[in-house]
Amino acid sequence: MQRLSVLFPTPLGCYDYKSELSLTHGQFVKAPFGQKTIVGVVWNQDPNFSIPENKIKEISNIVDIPALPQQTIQFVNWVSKYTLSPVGMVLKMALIPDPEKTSKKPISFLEPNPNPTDISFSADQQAAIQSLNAKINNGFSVSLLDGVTGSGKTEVYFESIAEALKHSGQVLVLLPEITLTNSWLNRFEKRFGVKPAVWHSAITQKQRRDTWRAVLKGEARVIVGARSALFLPYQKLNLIIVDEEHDASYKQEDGILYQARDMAIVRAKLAECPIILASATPSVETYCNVLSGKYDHISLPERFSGATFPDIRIVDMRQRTKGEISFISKELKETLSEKLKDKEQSLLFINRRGYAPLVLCRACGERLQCPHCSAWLVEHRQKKNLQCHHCGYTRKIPTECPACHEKDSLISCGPGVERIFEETVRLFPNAKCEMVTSDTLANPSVFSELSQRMIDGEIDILIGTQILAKGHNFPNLTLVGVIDADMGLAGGDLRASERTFQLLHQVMGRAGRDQKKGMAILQSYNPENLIIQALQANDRTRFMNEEIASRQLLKMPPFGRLAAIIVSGKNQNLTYQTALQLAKTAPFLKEVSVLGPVAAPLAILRGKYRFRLLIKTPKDFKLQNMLKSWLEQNQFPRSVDVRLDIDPYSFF
DNA sequence: AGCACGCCGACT
DNA sequence: GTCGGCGTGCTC
Repeated sequence: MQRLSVLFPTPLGCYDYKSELSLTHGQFVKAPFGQKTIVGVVWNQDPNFSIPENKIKEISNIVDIPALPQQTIQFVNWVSKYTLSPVGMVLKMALIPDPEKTSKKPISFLEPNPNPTDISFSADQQAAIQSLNAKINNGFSVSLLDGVTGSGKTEVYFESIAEALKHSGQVLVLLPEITLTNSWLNRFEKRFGVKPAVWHSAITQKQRRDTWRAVLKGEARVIVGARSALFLPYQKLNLIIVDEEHDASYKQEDGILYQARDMAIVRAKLAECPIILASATPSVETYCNVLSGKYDHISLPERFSGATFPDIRIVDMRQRTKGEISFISKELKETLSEKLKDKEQSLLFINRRGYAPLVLCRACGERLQCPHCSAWLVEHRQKKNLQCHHCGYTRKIPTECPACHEKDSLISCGPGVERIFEETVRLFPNAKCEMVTSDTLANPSVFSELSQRMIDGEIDILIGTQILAKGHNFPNLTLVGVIDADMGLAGGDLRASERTFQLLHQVMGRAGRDQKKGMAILQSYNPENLIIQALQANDRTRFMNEEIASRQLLKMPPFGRLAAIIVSGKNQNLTYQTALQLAKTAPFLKEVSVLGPVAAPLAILRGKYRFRLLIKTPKDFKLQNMLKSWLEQNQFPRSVDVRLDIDPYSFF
């Protein structure tokens, strides 16, 4: 009877079992665990002989599916070590529930055809294709495919996919917003003749099962998905593409906290295959790696169709005459009228869902707050309710103030997309206006339907949130109006400038495709701001250089390392005491600074009190080792949750 | 995590 | 009287 380690998809480590079967690492097995028999994976770890023989149970049986590939095992171990999260929970991300169950009629994944039909490329595109294709089947490499909206990045990396498909192995494409993938999928099908395998949170159970198994068997050749697709059990990865690599949604913010773009690079290294990061506005981290020569830089400088970046006008909202209460400035209103007259389309962008971000009582000053979070309730007039955007709490809009019971005293403060829509309709009663937010887009088909109506000219003014920043291109859209260009800067966190620059750049890029010159109008209360200035000058390098200089000065990432410890629990005092105890036992090292604990900006979330510590170290510091030994010194009450966020992106 | 056991509060 | 809340212990 051999003894071996089995890992289960639980927060626990490996457990030892005995078996007469000859088993290899990665094999799926069923084993008795507690009251039940569950599926686990034979792990590449030595058994622990200090566990007495009489406690060791026997493996029930082998699960008849291909073993988890060695690279997946290595990847799971690596992510666990890096994020300091239990290896079993990382394994859970690589599995599906009941992996042994089969579908009655599984989906078959057809081979994409790499041979081109009739595609023509610009000289820039051809050069990019050539340098990227040289990397296929040539070991690990990282390339930044850098090109503005409309420069034809997708077509370029499609050729890399085609080249990779000529060899054996699989291709993974990560996309940030999967609800907007419809047009991407159509383009893929047009180029390769078949649909790729798709992986994201909204697919059905059956799709999930069939796709997972097809990946494990190596039958699915091209997989496109959200960040979770990174953990699929690939047999052999030949190429990874991370589209919109700068996008903040690559950072997972619940469960296991990880940055999928960074982990994708690790995954490529394990697979010894190339990885392509594509963006029009690369992240500071990626850009620094390009400057230092770690990553290759492949540029697509021109807009493919010859169109240029829109002209930009800034409206200084401080200069407005007193009594002007409209959210749409005179300048923006006039330009919208011109566009309507010229039969061209416009887009108004405001990155805020709902009607108003805050409701207050004019009689007593009461502000309506979420009962579970320290956040204001957002008024949603369309749905006739108030919502907490952090925990999902909703209530009807009250007719009287809940504090002083004054009737009809509640007033809506500040603009949300619904309010801008309302104002637009009032200003232009004869225009065809339409609103798009994540609330109105229940499924992807609604978006493609809307895109079609936009292309058919059935909409004059489109009003929407972030959801409009990416996705389909509208040839007759020549004006983009940004209602509040400063909004993203409010939090003032590490990446606020970067995010705002990227978002505004992306949304302004919607204006002026094809031959028509586009225009963007930015309404700002802070027009001297570097971001606004750099956007107006269409000078990305200037923004990047200043942002890099400031990060360098403050030794912030990528010139230093950050980690956050978030301590949360229902008992405020116990939670705070735990955070305090943590701070007291912090290692006393002069190169490490430990800040906090402080109440998190979102001090109560889902009924739990939250405190934060921030740890800052030099770039080359062994952050994980230090954190691990620090936390191991402490014992925490079970009702208090202590979690680590390595390389944090959000600071609430 | 997930599950069982065990101990106190408020209702069919 | 029981249903069920969550604190605690345990899983090779």
